[in-house]
Amino acid sequence: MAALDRSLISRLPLFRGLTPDEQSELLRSARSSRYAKDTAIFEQETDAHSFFVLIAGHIRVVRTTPDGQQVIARYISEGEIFGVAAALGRTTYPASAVAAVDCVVLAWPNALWPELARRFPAFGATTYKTVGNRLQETQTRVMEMSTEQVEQRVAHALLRLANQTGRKTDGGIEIDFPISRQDIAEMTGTTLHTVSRLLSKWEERGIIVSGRQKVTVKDPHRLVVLAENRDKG
Amino acid sequence: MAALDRSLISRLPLFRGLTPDEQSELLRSARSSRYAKDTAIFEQETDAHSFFVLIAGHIRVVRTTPDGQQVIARYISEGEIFGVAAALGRTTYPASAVAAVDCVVLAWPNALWPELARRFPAFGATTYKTVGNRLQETQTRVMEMSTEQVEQRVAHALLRLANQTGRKTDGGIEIDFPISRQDIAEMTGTTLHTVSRLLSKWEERGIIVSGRQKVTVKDPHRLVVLAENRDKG
DNA sequence: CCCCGAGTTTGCGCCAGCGCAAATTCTGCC
DNA sequence: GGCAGAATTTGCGCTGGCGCAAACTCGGGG
Repeated sequence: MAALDRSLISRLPLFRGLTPDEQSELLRSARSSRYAKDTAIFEQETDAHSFFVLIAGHIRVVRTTPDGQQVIARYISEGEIFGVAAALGRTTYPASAVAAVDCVVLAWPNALWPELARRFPAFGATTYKTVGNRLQETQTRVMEMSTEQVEQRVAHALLRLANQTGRKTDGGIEIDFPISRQDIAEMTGTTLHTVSRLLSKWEERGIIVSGRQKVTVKDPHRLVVLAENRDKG
Repeated sequence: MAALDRSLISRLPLFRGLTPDEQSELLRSARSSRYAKDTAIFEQETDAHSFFVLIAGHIRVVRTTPDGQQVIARYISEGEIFGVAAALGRTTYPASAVAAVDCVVLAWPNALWPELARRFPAFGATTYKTVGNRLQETQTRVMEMSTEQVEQRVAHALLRLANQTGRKTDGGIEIDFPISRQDIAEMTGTTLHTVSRLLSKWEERGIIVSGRQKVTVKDPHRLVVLAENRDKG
Protein backbone atom coordinates (compact mmCIF):
# COMPACT_ATOMS: atom_id res chain seq x y z
CA MET A 1 0.00 0.00 0.00
CA ALA A 2 2.72 2.45 0.93
CA ALA A 3 3.95 3.12 -2.58
CA LEU A 4 0.52 3.58 -4.05
CA ASP A 5 -0.67 5.87 -1.33
CA ARG A 6 2.50 7.91 -1.26
CA SER A 7 1.96 9.29 -4.72
CA LEU A 8 -1.69 9.97 -4.03
CA ILE A 9 -0.98 11.58 -0.74
CA SER A 10 1.85 13.88 -1.50
CA ARG A 11 -0.59 15.90 -3.58
CA LEU A 12 -2.93 16.58 -0.69
CA PRO A 13 -2.74 20.01 0.96
CA LEU A 14 -2.94 18.30 4.33
CA PHE A 15 0.49 16.79 3.78
CA ARG A 16 2.18 19.80 2.29
CA GLY A 17 4.82 21.10 4.58
CA LEU A 18 5.97 17.58 5.32
CA THR A 19 9.10 16.11 3.81
CA PRO A 20 8.77 12.86 1.87
CA ASP A 21 10.36 11.07 4.81
CA GLU A 22 7.84 12.52 7.19
CA GLN A 23 5.01 11.62 4.86
CA SER A 24 6.22 8.04 4.80
CA GLU A 25 6.41 7.94 8.55
CA LEU A 26 2.91 9.32 8.92
CA LEU A 27 1.62 6.77 6.45
CA ARG A 28 3.30 3.93 8.22
CA SER A 29 1.10 4.41 11.24
CA ALA A 30 -2.08 4.59 9.16
CA ARG A 31 -4.37 1.84 8.03
CA SER A 32 -6.14 2.09 4.70
CA SER A 33 -9.65 0.77 4.13
CA ARG A 34 -12.37 0.75 1.53
CA TYR A 35 -15.99 1.50 2.29
CA ALA A 36 -18.80 0.60 -0.07
CA LYS A 37 -21.43 3.20 -0.88
CA ASP A 38 -23.88 3.76 1.99
CA THR A 39 -21.77 2.07 4.65
CA ALA A 40 -20.71 3.93 7.79
CA ILE A 41 -17.09 4.82 8.55
CA PHE A 42 -18.14 5.63 12.10
CA GLU A 43 -21.40 6.08 13.93
CA GLN A 44 -22.66 8.91 16.09
CA GLU A 45 -22.23 8.42 19.85
CA THR A 46 -19.85 5.51 19.49
CA ASP A 47 -16.43 5.52 21.02
CA ALA A 48 -14.04 7.63 18.96
CA HIS A 49 -11.17 5.27 18.18
CA SER A 50 -9.62 6.84 15.09
CA PHE A 51 -9.36 9.90 12.92
CA PHE A 52 -9.41 9.72 9.14
CA VAL A 53 -8.35 11.19 5.84
CA LEU A 54 -10.48 10.65 2.77
CA ILE A 55 -8.32 9.46 -0.09
CA ALA A 56 -11.04 8.87 -2.68
CA GLY A 57 -14.79 9.31 -2.74
CA HIS A 58 -17.27 11.52 -0.93
CA ILE A 59 -18.53 11.26 2.62
CA ARG A 60 -21.71 12.54 4.19
CA VAL A 61 -21.50 13.61 7.85
CA VAL A 62 -24.92 13.15 9.44
CA ARG A 63 -26.35 13.97 12.82
CA THR A 64 -29.49 12.23 13.97
CA THR A 65 -31.90 13.76 16.48
CA PRO A 66 -33.20 11.77 19.43
CA ASP A 67 -36.45 11.25 17.51
CA GLY A 68 -34.70 9.99 14.40
CA GLN A 69 -34.63 12.99 12.11
CA GLN A 70 -31.41 13.43 10.18
CA VAL A 71 -29.44 16.57 9.42
CA ILE A 72 -26.46 16.62 7.09
CA ALA A 73 -23.65 18.46 8.84
CA ARG A 74 -21.39 18.56 5.81
CA TYR A 75 -19.85 16.62 2.94
CA ILE A 76 -16.21 15.59 3.05
CA SER A 77 -14.23 15.68 -0.17
CA GLU A 78 -10.99 14.02 -1.21
CA GLY A 79 -8.01 14.99 0.86
CA GLU A 80 -9.98 16.23 3.84
CA ILE A 81 -9.39 15.07 7.36
CA PHE A 82 -12.47 14.05 9.37
CA GLY A 83 -13.52 12.36 12.58
CA VAL A 84 -11.08 14.49 14.55
CA ALA A 85 -13.20 14.31 17.68
CA ALA A 86 -10.28 13.20 19.79
CA ALA A 87 -8.04 16.10 18.82
CA LEU A 88 -10.79 18.29 20.23
CA GLY A 89 -11.10 16.41 23.46
CA ARG A 90 -14.20 14.38 22.72
CA THR A 91 -14.40 10.71 23.45
CA THR A 92 -17.30 9.84 21.13
CA TYR A 93 -18.15 10.90 17.60
CA PRO A 94 -20.74 13.68 17.55
CA ALA A 95 -22.04 12.53 14.16
CA SER A 96 -22.00 9.58 11.77
CA ALA A 97 -19.91 9.44 8.60
CA VAL A 98 -21.40 7.57 5.66
CA ALA A 99 -19.82 6.85 2.29
CA ALA A 100 -21.82 8.70 -0.38
CA VAL A 101 -20.00 6.63 -2.99
CA ASP A 102 -17.38 3.89 -2.71
CA CYS A 103 -14.56 5.40 -0.68
CA VAL A 104 -10.94 4.85 0.26
CA VAL A 105 -9.95 6.11 3.66
CA LEU A 106 -6.82 6.27 5.80
CA ALA A 107 -7.28 5.81 9.52
CA TRP A 108 -5.01 6.57 12.47
CA PRO A 109 -5.71 5.41 16.00
CA ASN A 110 -6.61 8.39 18.15
CA ALA A 111 -3.98 7.40 20.65
CA LEU A 112 -1.38 8.53 18.16
CA TRP A 113 -2.78 12.03 17.76
CA PRO A 114 -0.80 13.79 20.48
CA GLU A 115 2.44 12.28 19.27
CA LEU A 116 1.75 12.95 15.60
CA ALA A 117 0.69 16.52 16.30
CA ARG A 118 3.87 17.09 18.24
CA ARG A 119 6.14 15.41 15.75
CA PHE A 120 4.55 17.01 12.67
CA PRO A 121 3.48 20.48 13.73
CA ALA A 122 2.45 21.43 10.20
CA PHE A 123 0.04 18.51 10.19
CA GLY A 124 -1.46 19.58 13.48
CA ALA A 125 -1.70 23.20 12.39
CA THR A 126 -3.46 22.30 9.15
CA THR A 127 -5.90 20.16 11.06
CA TYR A 128 -6.76 22.92 13.49
CA LYS A 129 -7.11 25.31 10.62
CA THR A 130 -9.60 22.93 9.05
CA VAL A 131 -11.53 22.79 12.30
CA GLY A 132 -11.55 26.57 12.37
CA ASN A 133 -12.96 26.70 8.87
CA ARG A 134 -15.66 24.25 9.80
CA LEU A 135 -16.63 26.18 12.87
CA GLN A 136 -16.99 29.29 10.80
CA GLU A 137 -18.93 27.49 8.07
CA THR A 138 -21.27 26.06 10.64
CA GLN A 139 -21.85 29.46 12.14
CA THR A 140 -22.52 30.84 8.71
CA ARG A 141 -25.10 28.17 8.31
CA VAL A 142 -26.78 29.18 11.56
CA MET A 143 -26.82 32.71 10.24
CA GLU A 144 -28.38 31.66 6.98
CA MET A 145 -31.02 29.61 8.72
CA SER A 146 -31.84 32.58 10.94
CA THR A 147 -32.09 35.23 8.28
CA GLU A 148 -32.75 33.67 4.89
CA GLN A 149 -35.76 32.17 3.17
CA VAL A 150 -35.72 28.55 2.09
CA GLU A 151 -35.11 29.47 -1.54
CA GLN A 152 -31.95 31.38 -0.72
CA ARG A 153 -30.67 28.63 1.53
CA VAL A 154 -31.11 25.97 -1.12
CA ALA A 155 -29.41 28.21 -3.67
CA HIS A 156 -26.50 28.74 -1.28
CA ALA A 157 -26.24 25.02 -0.62
CA LEU A 158 -26.11 24.20 -4.33
CA LEU A 159 -23.48 26.84 -4.94
CA ARG A 160 -21.38 25.48 -2.11
CA LEU A 161 -21.68 21.95 -3.43
CA ALA A 162 -20.80 23.11 -6.92
CA ASN A 163 -17.72 24.88 -5.63
CA GLN A 164 -16.61 22.15 -3.30
CA THR A 165 -17.24 19.09 -5.40
CA GLY A 166 -18.38 20.40 -8.76
CA ARG A 167 -17.09 18.74 -11.90
CA LYS A 168 -17.12 20.83 -15.05
CA THR A 169 -19.02 19.19 -17.87
CA ASP A 170 -20.24 20.53 -21.19
CA GLY A 171 -23.66 21.26 -19.69
CA GLY A 172 -22.40 23.08 -16.60
CA ILE A 173 -21.03 22.22 -13.19
CA GLU A 174 -22.19 18.81 -12.08
CA ILE A 175 -22.18 17.70 -8.47
CA ASP A 176 -20.15 14.56 -8.81
CA PHE A 177 -21.83 12.23 -6.37
CA PRO A 178 -25.42 11.04 -6.07
CA ILE A 179 -27.46 13.54 -4.09
CA SER A 180 -31.20 13.27 -3.58
CA ARG A 181 -33.79 15.98 -2.95
CA GLN A 182 -34.02 14.57 0.54
CA ASP A 183 -30.27 15.12 1.04
CA ILE A 184 -30.53 18.74 -0.05
CA ALA A 185 -33.48 19.18 2.28
CA GLU A 186 -31.43 17.82 5.18
CA MET A 187 -28.66 20.28 4.38
CA THR A 188 -30.95 23.29 4.33
CA GLY A 189 -33.57 22.58 6.95
CA THR A 190 -36.54 22.10 4.69
CA THR A 191 -38.49 19.21 3.12
CA LEU A 192 -37.79 17.22 -0.02
CA HIS A 193 -41.08 18.53 -1.41
CA THR A 194 -40.01 22.12 -1.20
CA VAL A 195 -36.59 21.30 -2.68
CA SER A 196 -38.26 19.47 -5.53
CA ARG A 197 -40.51 22.44 -6.28
CA LEU A 198 -37.57 24.82 -6.26
CA LEU A 199 -35.42 22.68 -8.51
CA SER A 200 -38.31 22.29 -10.94
CA LYS A 201 -38.78 26.03 -11.07
CA TRP A 202 -35.09 26.63 -11.61
CA GLU A 203 -34.93 23.99 -14.29
CA GLU A 204 -37.80 25.69 -16.17
CA ARG A 205 -35.77 28.84 -16.13
CA GLY A 206 -32.63 27.13 -17.38
CA ILE A 207 -30.60 27.79 -14.24
CA ILE A 208 -29.98 24.13 -13.52
CA VAL A 209 -30.55 20.69 -14.95
CA SER A 210 -31.44 17.92 -12.59
CA GLY A 211 -32.33 14.28 -12.58
CA ARG A 212 -32.55 11.42 -10.21
CA GLN A 213 -29.91 12.01 -7.54
CA LYS A 214 -28.16 14.43 -9.82
CA VAL A 215 -27.90 18.19 -10.14
CA THR A 216 -25.99 20.27 -12.68
CA VAL A 217 -25.65 23.99 -12.25
CA LYS A 218 -25.85 25.64 -15.66
CA ASP A 219 -25.96 29.28 -14.66
CA PRO A 220 -24.14 29.86 -11.36
CA HIS A 221 -24.48 33.59 -11.74
CA ARG A 222 -28.26 33.58 -11.64
CA LEU A 223 -28.10 31.17 -8.72
CA VAL A 224 -25.96 33.68 -6.86
CA VAL A 225 -28.59 36.32 -7.50
CA LEU A 226 -31.26 34.01 -6.06
CA ALA A 227 -29.06 33.28 -3.07
CA GLU A 228 -28.60 36.94 -2.28
CA ASN A 229 -31.90 38.53 -3.08
CA ARG A 230 -34.20 38.54 -0.10
CA ASP A 231 -37.27 39.50 -2.19
CA LYS A 232 -38.71 38.44 -5.53
CA GLY A 233 -38.64 34.92 -6.90
CA MET B 1 -2.15 43.78 38.47
CA ALA B 2 -0.26 40.51 38.71
CA ALA B 3 -1.13 39.79 42.31
CA LEU B 4 -4.77 40.56 41.89
CA ASP B 5 -5.19 38.55 38.74
CA ARG B 6 -3.20 35.61 40.00
CA SER B 7 -5.71 34.79 42.67
CA LEU B 8 -8.61 35.23 40.28
CA ILE B 9 -6.98 33.22 37.60
CA SER B 10 -5.77 30.21 39.42
CA ARG B 11 -9.42 29.29 39.92
CA LEU B 12 -10.20 29.14 36.22
CA PRO B 13 -10.38 25.72 34.58
CA LEU B 14 -8.40 27.06 31.66
CA PHE B 15 -5.37 27.45 33.89
CA ARG B 16 -5.66 24.20 35.76
CA GLY B 17 -2.82 21.93 34.89
CA LEU B 18 -0.38 24.81 35.08
CA THR B 19 1.95 25.32 38.01
CA PRO B 20 1.82 28.67 39.81
CA ASP B 21 5.07 29.60 38.12
CA GLU B 22 3.66 28.82 34.71
CA GLN B 23 0.54 30.79 35.51
CA SER B 24 2.68 33.77 36.42
CA GLU B 25 4.61 33.47 33.23
CA LEU B 26 1.48 33.27 31.13
CA LEU B 27 0.09 36.30 32.90
CA ARG B 28 3.22 38.29 32.37
CA SER B 29 2.67 38.28 28.63
CA ALA B 30 -0.97 39.31 28.94
CA ARG B 31 -2.50 42.72 29.10
CA SER B 32 -5.59 43.34 31.17
CA SER B 33 -8.32 45.78 30.16
CA ARG B 34 -11.76 46.89 31.15
CA TYR B 35 -14.63 47.28 28.72
CA ALA B 36 -17.75 49.22 29.56
CA LYS B 37 -21.13 47.70 28.84
CA ASP B 38 -21.98 47.72 25.11
CA THR B 39 -18.46 48.41 23.91
CA ALA B 40 -16.72 46.09 21.49
CA ILE B 41 -13.69 44.00 22.43
CA PHE B 42 -13.16 43.29 18.75
CA GLU B 43 -15.13 43.75 15.56
CA GLN B 44 -16.07 41.32 12.86
CA GLU B 45 -13.80 41.33 9.78
CA THR B 46 -11.08 43.33 11.47
CA ASP B 47 -7.54 42.10 11.72
CA ALA B 48 -7.20 39.51 14.49
CA HIS B 49 -4.43 40.85 16.70
CA SER B 50 -5.13 39.14 20.02
CA PHE B 51 -6.91 36.35 21.79
CA PHE B 52 -8.68 36.84 25.10
CA VAL B 53 -9.80 35.38 28.38
CA LEU B 54 -12.82 36.83 30.11
CA ILE B 55 -12.00 37.50 33.77
CA ALA B 56 -15.26 39.15 34.80
CA GLY B 57 -18.53 39.93 33.08
CA HIS B 58 -20.43 38.53 30.12
CA ILE B 59 -19.73 38.89 26.45
CA ARG B 60 -22.02 38.58 23.46
CA VAL B 61 -20.50 37.21 20.25
CA VAL B 62 -22.41 38.61 17.30
CA ARG B 63 -22.28 38.02 13.58
CA THR B 64 -23.77 40.58 11.24
CA THR B 65 -25.07 39.70 7.78
CA PRO B 66 -24.13 41.75 4.73
CA ASP B 67 -27.52 43.45 4.96
CA GLY B 68 -27.12 44.34 8.60
CA GLN B 69 -29.12 41.67 10.41
CA GLN B 70 -27.51 40.37 13.57
CA VAL B 71 -27.27 36.85 14.91
CA ILE B 72 -25.90 36.03 18.34
CA ALA B 73 -23.37 33.25 17.97
CA ARG B 74 -22.97 32.68 21.71
CA TYR B 75 -22.40 34.23 25.09
CA ILE B 76 -19.02 34.01 26.78
CA SER B 77 -18.92 33.56 30.54
CA GLU B 78 -16.20 34.15 33.10
CA GLY B 79 -13.11 32.11 32.60
CA GLU B 80 -13.72 31.32 28.95
CA ILE B 81 -11.22 31.94 26.22
CA PHE B 82 -12.48 33.73 23.10
CA GLY B 83 -11.30 35.40 19.94
CA VAL B 84 -9.05 32.44 19.18
CA ALA B 85 -9.29 33.03 15.44
CA ALA B 86 -5.54 32.96 15.04
CA ALA B 87 -5.07 29.58 16.69
CA LEU B 88 -7.40 28.29 13.98
CA GLY B 89 -5.52 29.89 11.15
CA ARG B 90 -7.76 32.89 10.54
CA THR B 91 -6.40 36.35 10.11
CA THR B 92 -9.59 38.28 10.85
CA TYR B 93 -12.30 37.85 13.47
CA PRO B 94 -15.34 36.09 12.06
CA ALA B 95 -17.64 37.88 14.53
CA SER B 96 -17.76 40.82 16.90
CA ALA B 97 -17.49 40.54 20.68
CA VAL B 98 -19.47 43.03 22.72
CA ALA B 99 -19.51 43.48 26.48
CA ALA B 100 -22.99 42.59 27.74
CA VAL B 101 -22.05 44.16 31.07
CA ASP B 102 -18.89 45.88 32.26
CA CYS B 103 -16.09 43.38 31.69
CA VAL B 104 -12.51 42.65 32.60
CA VAL B 105 -10.50 40.88 29.96
CA LEU B 106 -6.99 39.53 29.53
CA ALA B 107 -5.46 39.81 26.09
CA TRP B 108 -2.47 38.11 24.50
CA PRO B 109 -1.01 39.15 21.16
CA ASN B 110 -1.70 36.45 18.61
CA ALA B 111 1.93 36.31 17.71
CA LEU B 112 2.54 34.60 21.05
CA TRP B 113 0.05 31.79 20.45
CA PRO B 114 2.41 29.27 18.85
CA GLU B 115 4.98 29.75 21.56
CA LEU B 116 2.48 29.64 24.41
CA ALA B 117 0.76 26.56 23.01
CA ARG B 118 4.11 24.83 22.74
CA ARG B 119 5.34 25.89 26.14
CA PHE B 120 2.08 25.14 27.97
CA PRO B 121 0.56 22.13 26.25
CA ALA B 122 -2.24 21.89 28.80
CA PHE B 123 -3.28 25.41 27.91
CA GLY B 124 -3.33 24.60 24.21
CA ALA B 125 -5.21 21.37 24.75
CA THR B 126 -7.88 23.06 26.85
CA THR B 127 -8.29 25.70 24.20
CA TYR B 128 -8.75 23.18 21.42
CA LYS B 129 -11.15 21.28 23.58
CA THR B 130 -13.17 24.45 24.00
CA VAL B 131 -13.18 24.95 20.25
CA GLY B 132 -14.40 21.39 19.86
CA ASN B 133 -17.23 22.02 22.27
CA ARG B 134 -18.23 25.13 20.40
CA LEU B 135 -18.21 23.35 17.07
CA GLN B 136 -20.47 20.72 18.47
CA GLU B 137 -22.78 23.25 20.11
CA THR B 138 -23.03 25.16 16.88
CA GLN B 139 -23.90 22.00 15.00
CA THR B 140 -26.50 21.21 17.61
CA ARG B 141 -27.95 24.60 16.97
CA VAL B 142 -28.14 23.91 13.25
CA MET B 143 -29.93 20.70 14.09
CA GLU B 144 -32.40 22.47 16.33
CA MET B 145 -33.10 25.11 13.74
CA SER B 146 -33.70 22.39 11.16
CA THR B 147 -36.00 20.20 13.15
CA GLU B 148 -37.63 22.16 15.95
CA GLN B 149 -40.42 24.66 16.22
CA VAL B 150 -39.73 28.15 17.48
CA GLU B 151 -41.21 27.40 20.88
CA GLN B 152 -38.84 24.52 21.46
CA ARG B 153 -35.84 26.50 20.31
CA VAL B 154 -36.59 29.36 22.66
CA ALA B 155 -37.10 26.92 25.51
CA HIS B 156 -33.75 25.30 24.71
CA ALA B 157 -32.03 28.66 24.56
CA LEU B 158 -33.38 29.70 27.95
CA LEU B 159 -32.35 26.41 29.50
CA ARG B 160 -28.86 26.79 28.09
CA LEU B 161 -28.58 30.32 29.41
CA ALA B 162 -29.87 29.24 32.79
CA ASN B 163 -27.31 26.47 32.94
CA GLN B 164 -24.41 28.47 31.63
CA THR B 165 -24.93 31.75 33.43
CA GLY B 166 -27.87 31.18 35.74
CA ARG B 167 -27.72 32.58 39.24
CA LYS B 168 -29.88 30.87 41.83
CA THR B 169 -32.25 33.26 43.58
CA ASP B 170 -35.21 32.69 45.83
CA GLY B 171 -37.56 32.98 42.86
CA GLY B 172 -35.69 30.58 40.59
CA ILE B 173 -32.69 30.67 38.28
CA GLU B 174 -32.02 34.16 37.04
CA ILE B 175 -29.98 34.90 33.95
CA ASP B 176 -27.44 37.23 35.44
CA PHE B 177 -26.94 39.76 32.71
CA PRO B 178 -29.38 42.01 30.85
CA ILE B 179 -30.95 40.16 27.97
CA SER B 180 -33.71 41.56 25.79
CA ARG B 181 -36.43 39.81 23.80
CA GLN B 182 -34.52 40.92 20.75
CA ASP B 183 -31.39 39.16 22.01
CA ILE B 184 -33.27 35.92 22.56
CA ALA B 185 -34.77 36.27 19.09
CA GLU B 186 -31.29 36.64 17.60
CA MET B 187 -30.17 33.50 19.40
CA THR B 188 -33.06 31.40 18.13
CA GLY B 189 -33.77 32.71 14.67
CA THR B 190 -37.12 34.29 15.32
CA THR B 191 -38.52 37.77 16.04
CA LEU B 192 -38.76 39.70 19.28
CA HIS B 193 -42.54 39.62 18.89
CA THR B 194 -42.72 35.88 18.92
CA VAL B 195 -40.33 35.68 21.86
CA SER B 196 -42.44 38.17 23.75
CA ARG B 197 -45.60 36.17 23.14
CA LEU B 198 -43.94 32.97 24.28
CA LEU B 199 -42.51 34.50 27.44
CA SER B 200 -45.90 35.99 28.28
CA LYS B 201 -47.55 32.62 27.85
CA TRP B 202 -44.94 30.92 30.01
CA GLU B 203 -45.20 33.59 32.65
CA GLU B 204 -48.98 33.08 32.84
CA ARG B 205 -48.33 29.43 33.49
CA GLY B 206 -45.78 30.16 36.18
CA ILE B 207 -42.86 28.61 34.31
CA ILE B 208 -40.82 31.81 34.27
CA VAL B 209 -40.86 35.36 35.55
CA SER B 210 -39.58 38.03 33.24
CA GLY B 211 -39.12 41.74 33.13
CA ARG B 212 -37.29 44.29 31.10
CA GLN B 213 -34.04 42.66 29.99
CA LYS B 214 -34.45 40.02 32.62
CA VAL B 215 -35.62 36.43 32.73
CA THR B 216 -35.90 34.08 35.69
CA VAL B 217 -36.63 30.42 35.17
CA LYS B 218 -38.92 29.23 37.95
CA ASP B 219 -39.71 25.75 36.70
CA PRO B 220 -36.86 24.34 34.61
CA HIS B 221 -38.53 20.97 34.49
CA ARG B 222 -41.58 22.18 32.65
CA LEU B 223 -39.32 24.15 30.33
CA VAL B 224 -37.50 20.94 29.49
CA VAL B 225 -40.81 19.34 28.62
CA LEU B 226 -41.60 22.24 26.30
CA ALA B 227 -38.16 21.97 24.75
CA GLU B 228 -38.58 18.32 23.98
CA ASN B 229 -42.19 17.95 23.00
CA ARG B 230 -42.64 18.45 19.29
CA ASP B 231 -46.43 18.67 19.59
CA LYS B 232 -48.90 20.39 21.89
CA GLY B 233 -48.29 23.78 23.49
C1' DC C 1 -37.24 -6.88 -21.64
C1' DC C 2 -40.26 -6.19 -18.13
C1' DC C 3 -41.25 -5.18 -13.53
C1' DC C 4 -40.47 -3.28 -8.89
C1' DG C 5 -39.37 0.12 -5.89
C1' DA C 6 -36.90 4.17 -4.79
C1' DG C 7 -36.89 8.75 -5.97
C1' DT C 8 -39.46 12.56 -7.65
C1' DT C 9 -43.25 15.58 -8.90
C1' DT C 10 -47.37 17.98 -8.02
C1' DG C 11 -51.90 19.35 -6.01
C1' DC C 12 -54.29 21.01 -2.03
C1' DG C 13 -55.36 22.78 2.49
C1' DC C 14 -53.72 24.65 6.51
C1' DC C 15 -51.28 27.10 10.16
C1' DA C 16 -47.10 28.74 12.72
C1' DG C 17 -45.07 32.58 12.90
C1' DC C 18 -43.81 36.89 10.52
C1' DG C 19 -44.66 41.81 9.36
C1' DC C 20 -46.85 45.87 10.52
C1' DA C 21 -48.71 48.98 13.70
C1' DA C 22 -50.21 50.92 17.85
C1' DA C 23 -50.57 51.00 22.71
C1' DT C 24 -48.28 50.46 27.09
C1' DT C 25 -44.74 50.24 30.55
C1' DC C 26 -40.49 50.79 32.30
C1' DT C 27 -36.05 53.33 33.57
C1' DG C 28 -32.32 56.12 33.65
C1' DC C 29 -31.27 60.77 33.13
C1' DC C 30 -31.98 65.65 33.58
C1' DG D 1 -40.18 64.09 39.93
C1' DG D 2 -41.10 64.08 35.40
C1' DC D 3 -39.87 63.11 30.77
C1' DA D 4 -37.91 60.94 26.60
C1' DG D 5 -36.61 56.95 24.68
C1' DA D 6 -36.14 52.16 24.85
C1' DA D 7 -38.22 47.78 25.63
C1' DT D 8 -42.21 45.18 25.69
C1' DT D 9 -46.89 43.72 24.75
C1' DT D 10 -50.63 42.75 21.90
C1' DG D 11 -53.87 42.69 17.91
C1' DC D 12 -54.58 41.48 13.14
C1' DG D 13 -54.00 39.77 8.54
C1' DC D 14 -51.29 37.35 5.50
C1' DT D 15 -48.26 33.86 3.48
C1' DG D 16 -44.22 30.76 2.95
C1' DG D 17 -43.63 26.46 3.26
C1' DC D 18 -45.06 22.18 5.59
C1' DG D 19 -47.91 17.88 5.86
C1' DC D 20 -50.50 14.66 3.47
C1' DA D 21 -51.63 12.10 -0.43
C1' DA D 22 -51.50 10.47 -4.93
C1' DA D 23 -49.48 10.00 -9.38
C1' DC D 24 -45.56 9.37 -12.07
C1' DT D 25 -40.82 8.19 -13.75
C1' DC D 26 -36.78 6.07 -14.19
C1' DG D 27 -33.02 2.69 -13.58
C1' DG D 28 -31.39 -1.64 -12.27
C1' DG D 29 -32.10 -6.50 -11.11
C1' DG D 30 -34.29 -10.79 -12.38
